[in-house]
Amino acid sequence: MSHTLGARQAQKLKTRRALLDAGLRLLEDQSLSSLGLREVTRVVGVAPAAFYRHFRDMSDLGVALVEESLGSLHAMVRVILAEQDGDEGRIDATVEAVAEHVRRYPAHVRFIARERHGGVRPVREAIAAELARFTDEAAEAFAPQLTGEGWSPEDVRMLAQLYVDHMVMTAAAFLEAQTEDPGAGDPETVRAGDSEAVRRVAATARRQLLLISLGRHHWRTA
Amino acid sequence: MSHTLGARQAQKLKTRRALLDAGLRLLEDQSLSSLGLREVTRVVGVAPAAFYRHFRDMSDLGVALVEESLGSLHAMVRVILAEQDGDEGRIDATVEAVAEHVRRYPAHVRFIARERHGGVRPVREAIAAELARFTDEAAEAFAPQLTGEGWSPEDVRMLAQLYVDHMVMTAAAFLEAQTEDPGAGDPETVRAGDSEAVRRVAATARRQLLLISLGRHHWRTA
DNA sequence: TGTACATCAGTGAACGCGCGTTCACTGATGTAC
DNA sequence: TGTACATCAGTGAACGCGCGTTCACTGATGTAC
Repeated sequence: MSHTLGARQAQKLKTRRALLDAGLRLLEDQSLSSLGLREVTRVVGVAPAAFYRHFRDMSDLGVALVEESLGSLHAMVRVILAEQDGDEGRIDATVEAVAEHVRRYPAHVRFIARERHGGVRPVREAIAAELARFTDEAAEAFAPQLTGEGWSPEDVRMLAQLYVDHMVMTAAAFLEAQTEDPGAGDPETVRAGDSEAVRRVAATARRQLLLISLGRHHWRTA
Repeated sequence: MSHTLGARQAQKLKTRRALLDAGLRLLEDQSLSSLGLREVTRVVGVAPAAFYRHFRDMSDLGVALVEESLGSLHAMVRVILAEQDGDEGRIDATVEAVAEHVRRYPAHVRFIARERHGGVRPVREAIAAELARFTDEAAEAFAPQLTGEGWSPEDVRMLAQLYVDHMVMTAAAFLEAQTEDPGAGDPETVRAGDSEAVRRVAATARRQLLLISLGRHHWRTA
């Protein structure tokens, strides 16, 4: 039974999870470079020194959070890329998927937006590397069709990057809209009634994607 | 001679400048929420308590930096909007203006990118308000032509926002490319020889703008 | 199954340190006459 | 121009506090036989 974790290792993982969760929660109101080790352990209810059994320092914890946060986003991106509808349907599905993701993992999204250009280099680099992988994946997904239409690999990548950047931008905008909103309704479930601000962000994102889509269709044929 | 500053007020302004400059410099390697008051006064060479003669706290200094940083960007945006070339020329000029701005004020650009989603609310809000003004200005500049082509005001604004967001994104990308670059040549002057990374960012930004421009032309007529 | 020893996640006390803020002060600059 | 008083940018000492890190430790879990 090598797959059954011993009680010791299971407990260790539980504490690690608690540290990550506490960190993520505390990072909603501050940035990583000002988050204290004692602050995190205090929330979890362990001694400060226990922290070192799991992470070398806060930036190490930050990198672990990047993997978590972008892991969930990555799953979403793959779903979007698999969509095969026409332009309009694909765009609506994309925007709704982003909105849903922000509703479900607001802390993850905030963390990424905040630390993408934040003050902790290893974390910045981890985010950049992961986003570059997103771009690669998007480019790969577009390549078959676009190459057939005469696109160069560089142009395919440039388009993929525009989409990825736009997605991150849109996620940040959703988060802001959702946060400034009083926020009736429980946050765990899909909300039938988004706030006015959220709906405005969605509408803008959709039209921007539509415009980009138009540009894409006329790229080589124009 | 009411316009001549007294020696006292002149000295005060000089110290204030020194505090802002020291803050901006220190913020290249960390974010505002972890920047210490004593750190800043130490660099300037004044007693910690002197800080309070100029700012209530660090977030107050941060807001002052936002005004400075986006003030210089604002000037650049106005120049770009005044450009009247055709699509290609306008795009080249825009990208070059952004590149030049990043070369000249790298610390300003880094500060804005970092604190736009950073951990200090008043600073985030100041940045958001100023970027919204950029968008308004861009929308106003586009309105005459686009309205004539049948664009709704909402769509004009959606396009303006796409441009502003793209500009901020491009500036951050230039900064990153410029920073990872060894950086031969003095940073104060226009550099004839940008690094490979910088040239790649410029090329991508130009093609993205061209694609957006194509989408714009086919928005209503398609 | 039972026993003896090894492992190691978490403890709790201690450390030196730099932090933000306060306060009464100093002395150059400014103002009124 | 000279004098007497007011202003106020910057000082320097003091404070209490929470920080990150270290260390020898404890005791439950794991392992070997």
